[in-house]
Amino acid sequence: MSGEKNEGGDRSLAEAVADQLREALIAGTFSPGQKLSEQQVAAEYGVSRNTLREAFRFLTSQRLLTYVQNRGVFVATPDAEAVIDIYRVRSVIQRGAVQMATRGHPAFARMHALVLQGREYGASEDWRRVGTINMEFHRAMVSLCDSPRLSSAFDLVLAELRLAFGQLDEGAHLHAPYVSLNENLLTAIESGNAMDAVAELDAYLLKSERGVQAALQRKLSR
Amino acid sequence: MSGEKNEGGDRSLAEAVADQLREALIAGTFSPGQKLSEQQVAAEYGVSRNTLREAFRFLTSQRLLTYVQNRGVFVATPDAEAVIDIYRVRSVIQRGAVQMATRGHPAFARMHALVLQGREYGASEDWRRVGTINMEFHRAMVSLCDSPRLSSAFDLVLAELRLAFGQLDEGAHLHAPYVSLNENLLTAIESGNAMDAVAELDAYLLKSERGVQAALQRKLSR
DNA sequence: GCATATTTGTCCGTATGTATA
DNA sequence: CTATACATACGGACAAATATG
Repeated sequence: MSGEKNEGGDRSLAEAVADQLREALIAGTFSPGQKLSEQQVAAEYGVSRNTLREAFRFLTSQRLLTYVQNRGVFVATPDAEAVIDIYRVRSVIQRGAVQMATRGHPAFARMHALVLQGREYGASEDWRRVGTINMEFHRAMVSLCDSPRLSSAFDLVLAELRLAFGQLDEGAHLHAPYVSLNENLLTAIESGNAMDAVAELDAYLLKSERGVQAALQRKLSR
Repeated sequence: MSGEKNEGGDRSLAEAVADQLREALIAGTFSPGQKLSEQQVAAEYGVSRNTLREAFRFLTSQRLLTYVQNRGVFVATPDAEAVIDIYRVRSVIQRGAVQMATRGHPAFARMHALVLQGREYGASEDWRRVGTINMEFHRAMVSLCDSPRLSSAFDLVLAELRLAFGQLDEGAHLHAPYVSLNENLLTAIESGNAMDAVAELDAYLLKSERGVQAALQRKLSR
């Protein structure tokens, strides 16, 4: 008995559709730059164009879709410049997180659990889940700030980054080598030595960004 | 021929309405927590309910309006907790900005010009303009990062803060004492000594936040 | 607690302008 | 250049939820 409409629960239909569309976008269901026809997508999700347009507005403000006047919406295609900018934001926000970290914060427990899970999934070579765990680890790190606004800003760039991953063929196993880096990062933060933690963070981000940029180049030159 | 509709230019009508509404919200036209009726506001702006709802979605995602299921939208009322969070975000982002600042960046010229303008308006006791200049100064500071995403994240919390200002009776002259602080901050950043600059930034933010919180308390206890 | 009026949530039909084949 | 397709925006309609007396 799969509910066809409003499976989201008590959210508005527009938000539910936006959530479903976001998942589809991140999963790489659509090709980058693809045009999303209002009529077609509305029919596909069984909602009216008005409702769909509300959902489109939502996703556009999150940079997952791009609006072109009188032409409609298109799947965003993060390019090299976008990736640079995303990692610039990550650097600023996550540096703030490691410096603001307080001993005994509940987020540490979650980060430890995620490191363990990441190792497990890594052992079974389930790279998709490893990627998800990796994202969650860094979200937990930002939650050290106890700042809803900082967390949602971080979620924004992370969603955009996941969109980029979804558009890369082998996006999932890009996360593979970073499981142990996260572990080092976690111990550095918990040690309380801010300098070490920032250095470890910079190393992670630099390596991660290089991996993404390289994959992006491989895709473009093909 | 003066275009009667879409005076905003080439943006969509929903975005134009959202911009107008944002200005009205920031100017304190509505009372905090006030309910915005779809019918009423749509009639007031001469747009259909569907178009207005798109604009509402936009402003809701910017935290200027609050959505309540089946009850409609209300003017957001930033409370003490929100102000704390906003300044936490400012601290993280602006620390990033002063540390990322590179010598000779064009933003410095703009910041100098804004300091001068601020002094002028301060001399003529035009506190409203002083407030605007102050905001622009800090936006220019963040633009030192050359990061569109960081700038738009900053714009978001700044808009929310301006909404809070608009809801305070004497919001405008809250900015008065900070003209000279901005000047000190600017010279500290340009000196290249990151430690000094961060210290100066912290001093500014602490003082500014205290001013806002105090005004907020005065308003609540009245 | 109930009946009624209001408002939101959603959809449809349609007219107009814009871009593209 | 014309024609087609589509986005834009409007107004009306109705069910469901909420507020009001």
